[in-house]
Amino acid sequence: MARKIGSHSEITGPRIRDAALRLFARHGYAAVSMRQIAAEVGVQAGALYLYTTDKQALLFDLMQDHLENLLAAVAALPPTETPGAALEQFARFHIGYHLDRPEAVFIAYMELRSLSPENFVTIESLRRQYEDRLQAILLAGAQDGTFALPDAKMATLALIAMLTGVTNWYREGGRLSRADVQVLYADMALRAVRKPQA
Amino acid sequence: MARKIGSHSEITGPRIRDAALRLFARHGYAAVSMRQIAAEVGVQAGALYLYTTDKQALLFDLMQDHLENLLAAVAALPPTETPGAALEQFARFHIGYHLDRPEAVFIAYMELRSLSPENFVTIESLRRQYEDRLQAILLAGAQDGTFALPDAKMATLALIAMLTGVTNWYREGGRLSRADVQVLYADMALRAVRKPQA
DNA sequence: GCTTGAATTGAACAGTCATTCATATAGACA
DNA sequence: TGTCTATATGAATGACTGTTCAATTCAAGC
Repeated sequence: MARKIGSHSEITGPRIRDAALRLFARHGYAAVSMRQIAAEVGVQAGALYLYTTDKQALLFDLMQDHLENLLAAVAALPPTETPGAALEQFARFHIGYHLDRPEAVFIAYMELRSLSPENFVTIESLRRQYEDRLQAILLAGAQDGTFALPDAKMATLALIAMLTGVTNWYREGGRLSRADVQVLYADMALRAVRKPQA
Repeated sequence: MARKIGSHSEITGPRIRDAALRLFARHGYAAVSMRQIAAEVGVQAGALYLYTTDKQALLFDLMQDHLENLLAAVAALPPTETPGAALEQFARFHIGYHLDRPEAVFIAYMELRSLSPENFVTIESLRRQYEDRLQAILLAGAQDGTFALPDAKMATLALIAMLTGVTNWYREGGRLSRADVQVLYADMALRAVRKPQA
C-alpha cells in the first residue's frame, strides 16, 4: 500500500513527532524503538526515515523546538515594574508553560544524556539562555535591595528546580487547580529570595 | 578461566553493583547492557547471573538499598527543639547525603519508570516515607505558627525538588564548598516556608 | 487514460540484546 | 595428591535493534 486518503507528509510528520514525544517521555529515549514509534503512528518503521534522518535527530528536534518555543514565549512577556513583580511573573509563566507541556519538559530535562556531544552543546546553550533570564531578574533584585542573595547562580538553579518539580506530581483535576499551584509556587519562590523585613 | 586470586563472590558481587550504579546513572538503565556492566567488572556477561536473577533485579536492589539507607540515616538524626531547627537539619542532611551519593540519588529519581509495576509500588512507598518525614516537620511548624503553609503536601514536594536539584549542578572543587551549599539551601528552604515577620 | 512522483511497504542487513547452560578452572579441604 | 565445589567462561538461543532500499501503490496533472 502507498499513499492513503488524507495521509500526506504534512500529517504523518507531526504525528511521528507527537508519538515520539509521548513515548520518549513515558519510557525514555533508549527504551523506545523506531518500530514502536511507527506502530503508534500506524506506519512501517522504514517510513519514519522520510521525516527524520535518524533517531537521534528526532530527539534533538523535539528538544530544540521545545526550548526555542520556551525562549520565544518568555521573551514575549510584558515588561514589569519591579524585580519582585518580574520574579512573580516568571514563576507563574514557568509553571503555566510547563504544566501545558509536561512531556516536552520531561524530555528536555531528562534526555540530555541521550544527546550526541554536538547536539548536547546546542541544547545546553538554549537551556542556559533560559536560566539567564531568571538570573537577570534575581541580580536586578539583589542590586535594588529587593532580594537577599548570597549567590545568584545557585539561587537561580534552586528556584528552577523547585518550579520545574511541579510537573512531577501535578495532575489535571486533582486537589489543586493550575491557578492555585501558580500562586503558591510563585509565593514560595518570592519568599525564598526576598530580603526579610528589617 | 575460573576463580582468580582474590576474586570471590564477596568481591565480585559488590563490584557488579558498583559498576551497574555508575553506568545506570550515566547512561540510563535502558541504555546500559549487561555486557557493558560485565566488561566494567572484568568478567563475562554470563557471570553476572551468579549475583542477580536479572537486569531488573539489579536496578531494583540498587534503588531499594539506597532508599532504605536514606530512611535509616534520616531516622538516626538527633532530636530538635523547634520545627525551624528541624527543617534546617533536614535540609542540611538532605543536601549532604545526596551530595555523597549523586549516582544513587539520580537513579532513584530518574529510573522509576524502568521498574516493573510490582517493584515500582515498593520503591514508591519508600520514597513516600521519606517525603512524609519532611511533611511532618512542615505540619508541626504550621501548627505552632513558625511556618505559613497554604498547602503542606505541595510545599513538601517543592522543597524536596529544590533540595534534590543540587545534584544537577554541584561539582566537587567548584566555586562553592559543600558547607556553603548546605547553608545556602537550608536558608532558602527556611525562608520559603517561614511565616513573614508581622 | 497515462504518466509522474510523493508516500509507503516489507524484506533484508549486520549488530546487539538478555539470558541459559554445558564446560572448565582453581582454590580449599581431606 | 586427589576430590569437591564455588566461580567463571564462552558459545548458543531467539528476539529485537536502527537503518537501507528496491518495489509498490495511489492521488494528482496533463
